[in-house]
Amino acid sequence: MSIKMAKLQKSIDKRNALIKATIELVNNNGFHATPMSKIAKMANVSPATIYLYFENKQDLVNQTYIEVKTEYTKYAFATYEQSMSVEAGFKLIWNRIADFKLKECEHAMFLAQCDNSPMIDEDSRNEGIKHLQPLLDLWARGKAEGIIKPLSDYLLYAYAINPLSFLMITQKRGAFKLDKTHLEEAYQSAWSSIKVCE
Amino acid sequence: MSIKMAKLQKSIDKRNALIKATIELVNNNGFHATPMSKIAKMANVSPATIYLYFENKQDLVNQTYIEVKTEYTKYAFATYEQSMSVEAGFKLIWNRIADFKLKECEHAMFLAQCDNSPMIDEDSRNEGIKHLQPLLDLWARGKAEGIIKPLSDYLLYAYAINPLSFLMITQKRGAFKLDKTHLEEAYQSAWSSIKVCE
Amino acid sequence: MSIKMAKLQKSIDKRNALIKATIELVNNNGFHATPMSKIAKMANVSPATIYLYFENKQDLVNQTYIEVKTEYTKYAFATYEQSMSVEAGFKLIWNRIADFKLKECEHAMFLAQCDNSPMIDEDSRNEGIKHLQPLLDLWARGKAEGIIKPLSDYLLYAYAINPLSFLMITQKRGAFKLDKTHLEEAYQSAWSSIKVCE
Amino acid sequence: MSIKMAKLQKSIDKRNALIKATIELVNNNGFHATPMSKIAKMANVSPATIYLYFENKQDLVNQTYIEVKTEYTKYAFATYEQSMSVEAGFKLIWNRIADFKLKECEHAMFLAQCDNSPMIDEDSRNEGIKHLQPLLDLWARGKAEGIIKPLSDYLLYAYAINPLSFLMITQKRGAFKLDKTHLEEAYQSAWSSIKVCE
DNA sequence: CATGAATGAGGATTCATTCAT
DNA sequence: TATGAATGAATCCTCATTCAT
Repeated sequence: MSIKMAKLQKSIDKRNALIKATIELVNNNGFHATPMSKIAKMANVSPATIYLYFENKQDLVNQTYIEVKTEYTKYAFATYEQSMSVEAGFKLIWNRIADFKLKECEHAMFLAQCDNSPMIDEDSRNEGIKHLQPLLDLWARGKAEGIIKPLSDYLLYAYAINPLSFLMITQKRGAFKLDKTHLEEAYQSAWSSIKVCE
Repeated sequence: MSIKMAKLQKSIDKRNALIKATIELVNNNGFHATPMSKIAKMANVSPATIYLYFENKQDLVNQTYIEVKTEYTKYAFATYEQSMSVEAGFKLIWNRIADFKLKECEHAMFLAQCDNSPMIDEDSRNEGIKHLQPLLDLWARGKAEGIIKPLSDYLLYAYAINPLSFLMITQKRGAFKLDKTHLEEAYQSAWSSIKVCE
Repeated sequence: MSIKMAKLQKSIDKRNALIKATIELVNNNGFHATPMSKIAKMANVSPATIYLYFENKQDLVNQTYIEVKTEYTKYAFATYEQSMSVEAGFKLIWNRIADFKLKECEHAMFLAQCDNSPMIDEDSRNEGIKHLQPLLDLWARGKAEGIIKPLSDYLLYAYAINPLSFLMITQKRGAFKLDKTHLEEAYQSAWSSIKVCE
Repeated sequence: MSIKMAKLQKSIDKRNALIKATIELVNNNGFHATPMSKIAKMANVSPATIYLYFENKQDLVNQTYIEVKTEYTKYAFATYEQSMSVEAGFKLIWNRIADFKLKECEHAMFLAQCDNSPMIDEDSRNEGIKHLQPLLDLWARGKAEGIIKPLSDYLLYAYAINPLSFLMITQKRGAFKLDKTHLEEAYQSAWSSIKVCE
């Protein structure tokens, strides 16, 4: 029994190593400039082994994307509770997202690249979006309560959340450094852009 | 004399056709999934001809990027004048940018993909940024006048301008349709996020 | 265990087939007029397989050169022993070299072409020269004993050995046939040109 | 009339420039690694112009070969007269050839490369050999007079003349420097190898 | 499950040659 | 005669994928 478990763990380890390698290499070189052989080497497996875990290269990035996206949203909502007030809930989620984008920078970069290129299947992309539901629910509540502007969720996302991606990428490129003050300011801008002005 | 002119024009036409083909194909398939041969075919030239106008594939995208970025900023500031008030100026520029992203959707998509992937040389990227200066100057003025929040330009851009890219991409993906009302709302959000609240 | 050996042997066979094909094709067409695809075909492997054994085309010829040069010198000195007299030793080596150039004509032709064109890396060329040491040692002894003219080794080689290359090439071109008498005469000329006349 | 002459001269100049460029480039890179476009550039003409003077690339090297070979033999026999004694005649010719190989090193290198690779048409090669006749005649006389060994002309050439090519190439590679003493010694070796020993 | 050798299809790039002027 | 832009055919090399073990 525990032998089986150990084997299973080893399998999971390999799969994880492959996903990790994919993220790092695609981040640095882009999807098509990342050969399967390099991914294999970085994950310390044979190229052929990849095909035991994934159907093909496209499947590998698709699954990587979904995995990272899931991790991202899980992190975003981990401490959120529906009982919170709209503003408090938003602030919490926003900060978790900011936190993720800064701490798990590699993963966030990977998502940004996927979201802005034809690299990912539409199906996988849609799959990834689903997990944002709690935020949409919060916004729905906010609109109902007259606290949040009655805008399309896309607009709200564009102004409240997406700018963080831009800032993260810009920071990664070395153009500037996001410090605590910036983050506080960024939050104010985000909140300003979606809250109803009295 | 006019013969020389005709030749020159034909050269320019070819170069433009190549740039156009590059934009369209890279938009749909990504950089590395776009073979030179396809670009050539779409531009109605031989593959070898590309190399008369561009050093190599990298140079082709780099130049395409710079060209499109230049077109973008030119369009953005075409009707702007320094004599305008900060708010009027910003509104004008913002609307021109929105206009560009919606009308020249293909070009805007191309820029978005370039800006979010390691596809473009850093040099070309920096080259492309320069042209934004008038907007930065406007913001400087706004900050001095106490009209615009005293934030880093990166933050201002992230909240005032970048969301348009997200909206444009989302619309392109068919998820939703940006109508006039949305645009008006978007502008309000943008302005809210950077203006100083009284 | 024997499975591993069989695999290893198959690898060696393939490498050898590639080297053989390279020699034949380069002999007939020259380096740059010999496509990798033809080499692959003649060696009964896929073009891509070449790159499992050699870094690139240049590396393939370099290695082929060194291999053939090594074979050549090994053959030349195989039966030579330092205990021999200078004249006997020289005669022996000279005949072995002549033998090689006539029997392994293809290989000798390949060396000649490499030695007279900018086809081979300088490093590989130098690597190939090393193996001639025993002949140089013999000459040193001959000079010390006053049997061989006190000339630069390059001069000795030019007159004692190099003419064989010319004769081999000429014969290969069909201009004339090197028979036993010719060889005996050639040896006399070689010896005459380097021995000290009493 | 003089206009025609001037035009003709310009044509000849161009042809010569092309031949010169071919020699230099082929020497440094080999035949197939020398693009027509580079030859054109070095000769300061358009690529298309080459085809006004030569049928194609092969024709260009063939003609270059014949031209250089002719120059070589012309130089070799320029001061030779049939009235000379065999030994004096040989010494003269040998020295002229040595002279050529050292002074017109580039040209001699070119010939060596052509002579040792499948770069030149057989026809052109044969064409080039013809011009050696005076030397062959001299040797015939020498044999009749019992001064020169009764060997095949190929053997005589291999030992009396060809070593100079080897020495020239070796010097060009920087391995050693051929000085006056070496030349005197080389001549002695050459003469030793073909003269009848009393 | 795991491998690494093997490959065929394809891609970037070059180049001898031509053609309109 | 002279050109330079244009090209199609090759060439080197890479890479996703498979297969025998």
